[in-house]
Amino acid sequence: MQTSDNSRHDGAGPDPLALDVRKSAILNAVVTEYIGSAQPVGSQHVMDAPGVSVSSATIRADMAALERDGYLAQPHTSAGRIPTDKGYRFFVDHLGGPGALDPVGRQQVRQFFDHAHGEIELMLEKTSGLLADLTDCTAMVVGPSHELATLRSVQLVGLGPRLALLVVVLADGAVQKQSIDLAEDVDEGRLADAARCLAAHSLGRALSQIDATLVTTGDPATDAVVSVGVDALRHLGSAEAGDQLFVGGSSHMAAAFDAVDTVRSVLTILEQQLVVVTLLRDVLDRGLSVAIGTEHGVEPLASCAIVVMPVSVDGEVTGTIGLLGPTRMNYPLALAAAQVVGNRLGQRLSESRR
Amino acid sequence: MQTSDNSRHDGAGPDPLALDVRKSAILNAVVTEYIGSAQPVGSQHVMDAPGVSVSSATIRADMAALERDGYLAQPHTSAGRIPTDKGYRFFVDHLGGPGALDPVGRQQVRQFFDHAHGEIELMLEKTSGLLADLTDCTAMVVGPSHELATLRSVQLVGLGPRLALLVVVLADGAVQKQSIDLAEDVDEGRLADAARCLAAHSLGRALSQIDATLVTTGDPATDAVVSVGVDALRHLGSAEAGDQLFVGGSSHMAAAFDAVDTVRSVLTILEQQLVVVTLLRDVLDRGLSVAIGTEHGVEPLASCAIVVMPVSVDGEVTGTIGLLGPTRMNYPLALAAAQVVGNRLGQRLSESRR
DNA sequence: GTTGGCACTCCATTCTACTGAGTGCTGACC
DNA sequence: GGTCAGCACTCAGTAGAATGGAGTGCCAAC
Repeated sequence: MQTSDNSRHDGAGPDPLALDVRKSAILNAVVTEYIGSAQPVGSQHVMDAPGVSVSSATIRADMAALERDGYLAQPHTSAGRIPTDKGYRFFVDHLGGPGALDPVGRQQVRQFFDHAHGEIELMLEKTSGLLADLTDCTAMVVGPSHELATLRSVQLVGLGPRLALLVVVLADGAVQKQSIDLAEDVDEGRLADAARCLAAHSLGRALSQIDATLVTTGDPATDAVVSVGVDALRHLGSAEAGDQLFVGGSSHMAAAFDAVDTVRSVLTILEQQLVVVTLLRDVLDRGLSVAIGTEHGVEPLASCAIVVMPVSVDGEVTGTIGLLGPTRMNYPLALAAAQVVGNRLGQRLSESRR
Repeated sequence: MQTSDNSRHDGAGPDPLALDVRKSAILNAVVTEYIGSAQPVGSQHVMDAPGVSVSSATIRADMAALERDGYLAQPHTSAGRIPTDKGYRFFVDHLGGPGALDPVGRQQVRQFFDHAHGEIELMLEKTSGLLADLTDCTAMVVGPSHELATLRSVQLVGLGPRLALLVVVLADGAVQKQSIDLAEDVDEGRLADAARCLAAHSLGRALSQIDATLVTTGDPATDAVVSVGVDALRHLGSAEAGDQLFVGGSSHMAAAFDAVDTVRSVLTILEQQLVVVTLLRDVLDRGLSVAIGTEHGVEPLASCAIVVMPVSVDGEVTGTIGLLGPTRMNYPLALAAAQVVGNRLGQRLSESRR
């Protein structure tokens, strides 16, 4: 855990390497408390926290300093403090500890993956449900792209006079299809010929490795079919066709906010698959595992935080899992859950690939 | 429109055939107004409504009667009236008129289906989005069951030493898969043999027509594979594997209620595919096209209404579309939208079947 | 049967006062 | 110089009282 490398992208405070130890403890206490209670935290409460053994007056002085430096904010005078995005960021980067699933959760994960079987889509969907249950967040699972999986079967099935279906089976068990419009009527025999030719051209290779070199069978009409077939294959290999998004536990967003407007705007975002997938990829590309508040660019999610975790299949990062919650989400838990589930999912997918 | 046959399942009022014409007009006005404003409607406002040309005092008397008969309710004395479930029911059955999409909406539908193409799942998903947009409700689309589509292709693809994938292509373009655990190692040749045998046994029939009769190839090891293959086919044909649910516009539920708890519980229901599918089927089976409030048995949805519409493919009812909104949803619009979209979707699917 | 008039109800809003959690400051202490 | 107790102050939240107004039910008259 502890993504100790990222952050430090804003040169705001005069402190490149953080807070003195007591201020850290106080910030830690405020964040932890606020995550639990969703109520502004006063100096009185912080006194009880471990690692802080000074009077409330001293704590107040430190909290004022933390506010000056942008780690804390006050909803109004005479209220307690709540963490700012910067405060959460520091918490995630330097405090908060590794975090771990409770035994029940760990048991749940183990059980899930022991019994997980069947089609990959179903498993990914259920994984999103599992993650959501574990963390009380909304979980997003982007299926591994199949660019690297090798082709195990290529088939052309005629559906209508000029309509055929290209059906591809990949080594990881994914089945993809693409309907093909044919320029002229093609009978079953010719389709079969074309399919055989396509198979010879592509079997054992990954979808992304299919090149556009001409393949000829000697028969021009069959060649035409093969040609559109190759195009279809390459289309399947392209990114746009691949990403499947599974969202689980969106109801948790309704529990996280009490402003119904916020809920609506967050749900609206979640309905836009492309936005979500892009968002996750973006955060990952920037080397972050957590994006808090406005750190990701999506305004409607300004009061949310995102935890992302890559899913590696055979050492290659292909899938992504993400957790979406309010900025006052339980980061250590979310990170732990995402990591555990991400790892196990990756293992699982690696196994079924070979 | 106008499902003038259902209802009359509770013998509450002494009126088997309803309200005198003015009371109907008043009820109509109250419902219409309340759907628009979400505010209790007073006698003063009803005066302006068409078909009602009496004084507010008379209207008050009628409204009192309507309340006595259970069509209206009063949040408190000295407030206006709001419709009860029974009031909505009467509105839907006898008032409200046919309802129609506005030109913009109709244009949207036309454009959608003119440009709809590609894989069926994608189309259904987008259809749910369309419906949600048109009606400001949450749309549910249950994909047509493939029980009736005939098999066009059956294939077995080896994925691992004892793992194979059964891939089935149906005449409607659906591709289904089912992983198969084999008792012992089976080489590609034997898989191909078994697949050929399965094909001979099942091609041209519908999934639901696959019977369990023994098929023999002469080779016991191959027969074993065929046997699990037949089981897998029959499993695909069974209801449990078939229903795909697409939910669109769940964010509209957050806009419909201002109690965040309600939103959460509704979303929780929507996450349970099985519950939703069962609910829709249930309402449809009871011959209703609208289920209001507690008419369906799902308590968390007591403040919601559901509009369902069957989707007929080649005259056979196979799919379902549903709209979920608050009980004060715009029924005429929802019914119109569901009918138009349902029809066009059915047509579309029928076309691509042959 | 319908209507205008009238007394009544009660939610919603506003205002006030009050409480209490929490702060910032200051002067004393170690 | 950092720490701490004490104190004055602030201000959201709550409760209670007053007000306004939308709406009702009833009744006598048409």
